[in-house]
Formats: sequence, C-alpha cells, structure tokens
Amino acid sequence: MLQQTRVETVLPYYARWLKRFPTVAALADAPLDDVLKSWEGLGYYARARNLHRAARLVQERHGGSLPDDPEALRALPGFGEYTTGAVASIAYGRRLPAVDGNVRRVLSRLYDLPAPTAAELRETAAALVPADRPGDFNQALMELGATICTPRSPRCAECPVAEFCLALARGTVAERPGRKRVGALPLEIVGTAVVRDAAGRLLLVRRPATGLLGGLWEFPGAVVGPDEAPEAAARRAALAAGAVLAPDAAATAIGVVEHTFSHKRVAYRAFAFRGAGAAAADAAEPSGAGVAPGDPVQGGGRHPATGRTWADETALAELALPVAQRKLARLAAAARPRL
DNA sequence: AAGGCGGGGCG
DNA sequence: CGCCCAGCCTT
Repeated sequence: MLQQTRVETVLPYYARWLKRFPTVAALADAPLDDVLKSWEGLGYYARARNLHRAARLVQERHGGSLPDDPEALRALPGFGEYTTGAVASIAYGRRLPAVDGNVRRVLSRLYDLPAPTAAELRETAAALVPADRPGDFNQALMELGATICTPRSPRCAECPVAEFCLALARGTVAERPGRKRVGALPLEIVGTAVVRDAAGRLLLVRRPATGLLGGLWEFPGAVVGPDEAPEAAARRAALAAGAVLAPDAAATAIGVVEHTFSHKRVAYRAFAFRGAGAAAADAAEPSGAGVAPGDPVQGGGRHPATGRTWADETALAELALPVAQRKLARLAAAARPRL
C-alpha cells in the first residue's frame, strides 16, 4: 500500500484491510473482486492484484508464512528492489538497502549526484547500511527525507548530517535530484453513457483484467474520435455494451467529471440515454462468449471476469469503481429524477 | 532506460 | 496548477 502512496493516506485503508484480511490465508482465499473493492480509491490497482497473487504464492510455496530469504521475497509479485530490501531489513534484520523516493533525494543531495541511476543509488545505500539494526538505519534514512531533507524548503539547519552534505556545501540542494516531467499531460475526452433499464438499474461494464484500472467497473465509455461528438461516442459505447437504444433516442448531458491520471488527463462527458429496451435482461449475462455466469473466473470472483452488469444502488456500492466513476455515479443519481 | 500505472495533498 | 508520495512491471 505504501508504494507511491503517503502513509497518512494508507492508514485507514490498512486498518480496514487487516480487519477484512487478517491473515495471508484469508487474503489468499478471498475473491479478487473483494480485494479490489477493499483497494478502491487507493489507485495503482496492480498492487492489489500483485498482493493477492503473492498471498496465494506464499500459501503454496512457503506454507503461509512470508519467507525471510531476500531472493524468495524478490520472486513474489509486487516485491521490487525497494520492498524486498525494506521487508528483509526491517522484518528480518538482513543487511540490505531500501531506496525509496526519500532516500533517493537524501543520497542525491548528500553526494551531490545530478542524475543517479537506480543501480548507483542502490550501491551507494548498500555501502552505508550497517550490519547492526539495518532496518532501523533504512527507516532513519527515509525519515530524514520525510522530515528534514524534504523536496522543497529542506531544513538543512536542523539536519544531523549537514556537515557531510556535498550539495549543501556546493549550494546545489535545490537542484537535487533533477526533475523529470516536461510538457503537459495529454487530454482525452471520453463519451460516457448512463443507461438504466426499466427497473432503474444502471449498466456497468468491467475493464480488462490488466492495464489501466484493470478489473474495475465503469460506465460504458469511448474515447471521442476526431470529428466525433461526445454524445455519439457515448452512444457507441452503450451499444457496444449491449444496450438497446432507439435509434433516435434522446440523450441528456448530465455533466462532466475530470480526472488526472499519472500519465494523462481524462474528461468523462456523461450522457443519460432513455429507452434501454428489452435486451436489458440479456445484457445481465456476461458478454464474453463461452463464459457462463456461474463459471469460476480468475480469482474466483463473484462477478464475470469480463462483461457487463445491471446494478441497483446496493450492487453499485459493492462493485469496485475508480474514483472518477464514483463521481459519475453521483451525477447519474442526481439526474435520475429529471429523466 | 523509459514509459504505463491512481489518487490525494500541498505550496 | 505542478510536484511528489515507504515503486513495480513490461518493453
């Protein structure tokens, strides 16, 4: 959870997580849908899928307890160089470095490194880690970055290692480490369809299992093409999801949700369609050919691995939705009385 | 080595 | 509005 996410953000998720999945076995036995639902709002959902897979591997390979061997840890999904070093040093007292964003900044300044590679930082950190209490040392280095050697306005006057800091001596603290991003994020416009069946249930589709927001649910949507109207893209997405709309069915614009991802910005332009017709019942089945409703899908999820569903308010609350889609759901609920 | 991959908080 | 957060995985 702490990968690329602030401690303060993680805390409430972590508490709920331990209550829901108190043991490795509980996590391994849980359906992927439950895991994703518990992760909803945290982002970087591959972390949840990796953790789930890791729990199952720990059950299978290591009898349910996390291995203390760094190589065995590194082989688990989600365990990169940092996490392996952090767990091995903090939990098992192994003398391994743990270079996170904080440590990268601290070392870049301490040694005045303009553009250190990951390997360079790892070697630098490895040479510093003591055999005695390596985990405490690693945490201290991270803590130094979090509290004193901050990205902006570092408190060098209070820094315990200021006398060793090359960047401070050379006046390059503000330039370490170098920045990366150049130019603005591309903007994407997604025509989004809010479709209700006769019972007022909402049509949702599941995203592919991997990639952006993998395995999560969303309103049918399509990227607006050149010379295409957002409403047309939304209609296209609704039809692709199996909705049956009268050809001239009127759509009502019900609002826009903008969201910034790590690599692009997306504007979801939402349209409510009337006249979702008889095929509503059909569409309750998974769209993937050959996938029967009761078939166990990856992770034993209770929802189809691919496909669509009609969700009432209760079902909607139980599905794992990205933050932007939750906002769209609120727009849909607000628009309903007028339709 | 570079790019894809969320979401929130802060200056 | 840009930057960054106890990074990982794929190419």
